[in-house]
Amino acid sequence: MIIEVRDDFDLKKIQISGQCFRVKEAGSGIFMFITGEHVVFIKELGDKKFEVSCSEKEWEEIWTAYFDLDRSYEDICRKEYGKHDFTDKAIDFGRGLRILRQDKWEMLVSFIISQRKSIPAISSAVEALCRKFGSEIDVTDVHFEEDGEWSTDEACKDPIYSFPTPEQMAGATLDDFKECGLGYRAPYVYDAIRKVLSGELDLEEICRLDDEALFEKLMTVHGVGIKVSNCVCLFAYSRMGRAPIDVWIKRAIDEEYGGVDPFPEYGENAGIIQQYIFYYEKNGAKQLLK
DNA sequence: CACCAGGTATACG
DNA sequence: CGTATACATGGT
Repeated sequence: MIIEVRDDFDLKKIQISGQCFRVKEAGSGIFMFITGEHVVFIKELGDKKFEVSCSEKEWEEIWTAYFDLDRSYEDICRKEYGKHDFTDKAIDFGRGLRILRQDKWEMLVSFIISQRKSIPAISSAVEALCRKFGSEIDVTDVHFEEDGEWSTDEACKDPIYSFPTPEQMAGATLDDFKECGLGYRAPYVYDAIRKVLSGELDLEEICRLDDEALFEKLMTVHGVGIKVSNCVCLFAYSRMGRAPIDVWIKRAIDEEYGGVDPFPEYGENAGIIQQYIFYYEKNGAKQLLK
């Protein structure tokens, strides 16, 4: 199916934005996304047009929300433009980024794992969990309309696994988690599993909490601190006012904003602005000098 | 082969 | 309450 996306939408930038750890480029300009038991391949056709491998129904029910397509990032950038020179540069550089609305459990576990790990290391740990505990996703129905020069078969030669549910991870041993490279974070993940399975933490129910209460509730999990909780708020619960501050953002604040946290000024869009700044710090001009 | 990675819990003062 | 420190592994 061919779709048109009027708003900013750059799949490559989203892939390397550090908010998602399982997105793959399957051939040039073709990206694979996974959420729950769903997989989609998206081919960039240019001129704001994309070919997607799913049905119109699935696109509307699953992927529109996933890609946050009902929000205008163009409008938000225009609104926030002009407050800080460095932010403006970051917006220019990162145009096309979006904040994905990803699976809550997957984000919680992924960002628990993320602490003191490089992004490639996070990706391989998450992938290892999926291989070991996830279920294989049936991709026989996944295809593009014209099966011409490129077929999804070649990207699907390796089986694709869903991110494991708490139930699927419940039986894991410490050795299992070690094999997945979780290291000292394994007990943290156990605590998250225990709290969710016992009902002490209901990841769907807490949607109704306001930002601050949600943030606090997520921090009751062992291994979830301020930064990880904010990442889950932003990347799973679409709380765009939350701006996670990690080493990259801290460096930007120190070097580019005179040590003054600029995010309060961006209010309900702070998290979105944070994403442009993170992306610019990590992939922008500074990095090219190295 | 060192070095560091989208931090946090814990132990101090 | 604010600050120093240990922490398991993998990627570069």
